[in-house]
Amino acid sequence: MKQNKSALPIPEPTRAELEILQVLWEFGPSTVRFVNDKLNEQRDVNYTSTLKQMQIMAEKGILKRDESQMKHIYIPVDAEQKTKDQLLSRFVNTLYKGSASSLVMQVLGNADTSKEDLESIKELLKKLEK
Amino acid sequence: MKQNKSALPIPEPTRAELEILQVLWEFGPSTVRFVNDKLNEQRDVNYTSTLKQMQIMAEKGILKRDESQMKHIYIPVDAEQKTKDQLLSRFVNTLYKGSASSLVMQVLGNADTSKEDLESIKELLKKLEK
DNA sequence: TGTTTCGTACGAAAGTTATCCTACCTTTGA
DNA sequence: TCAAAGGTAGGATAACTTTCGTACGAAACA
Repeated sequence: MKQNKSALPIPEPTRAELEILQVLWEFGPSTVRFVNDKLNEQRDVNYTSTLKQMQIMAEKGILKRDESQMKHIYIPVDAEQKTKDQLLSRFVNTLYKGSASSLVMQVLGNADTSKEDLESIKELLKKLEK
Repeated sequence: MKQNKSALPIPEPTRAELEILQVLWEFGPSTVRFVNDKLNEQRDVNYTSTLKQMQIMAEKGILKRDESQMKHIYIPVDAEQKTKDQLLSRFVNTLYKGSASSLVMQVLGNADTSKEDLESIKELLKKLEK
């Protein structure tokens, strides 16, 4: 069953875009200056690079912005949860053939998963039982 | 705490590379022809494109190849599980601040997660209780 | 008021990814 | 045996991503 034989679906935030979204999700609508400062807590990046990225994201429709002030305020168009849902779906489809249980199974067996996390997950499932 | 201030870590299979790995994981060591045929069951892709990709992957050390025959046989260097572990870790770190339980929580609440999957996960956790 | 600081806009450039054309070699079989 | 089929190698290219230099306007303030 051949479908979508033309091109790969690529409606996905790039790596740099995701970094910016993280900041906006955590701290809410922000200026470029603020976002850039946050990014620079983790890696070197020029102010104008961040500016350009956020401008492009606005063009793409990933961000909207309030230009009423000189310092523009950028806001994610889609909610954090919605974007993460999309990314998660893609991830599960790509790596686990769409089987969420396969993914969870791997999480449980993953060495990087802490005991605290495992406990949390068990708690979570117990509650789900109800 | 600033660390790795220079560049982004990018030791990650690209989208096209992942497609190829999927085939090799599922069917074992294969020729370019075989992989390309499989890819073409889902989308149009030229033989030489697949060839080039796999050559690059071999250069990068993602694949190794057996050149003893004219039709080279390509084999993933890392096991499927290892690669998926790395991708999963990155995914969790990037989107869920490293909290695996957050990820699982979202999986459970995700609309795309089927009831069958939810049942499987519950079963899984029951077994883990033991 | 003029200079410094801080902001946006624009464009160039470099790096990466993905694709495919062309050349050329080996095998196959009519 | 020689033409066709099928293989690899390498380079060109286009699109995308990421980064940053330069220009210039607004605001702050000495």
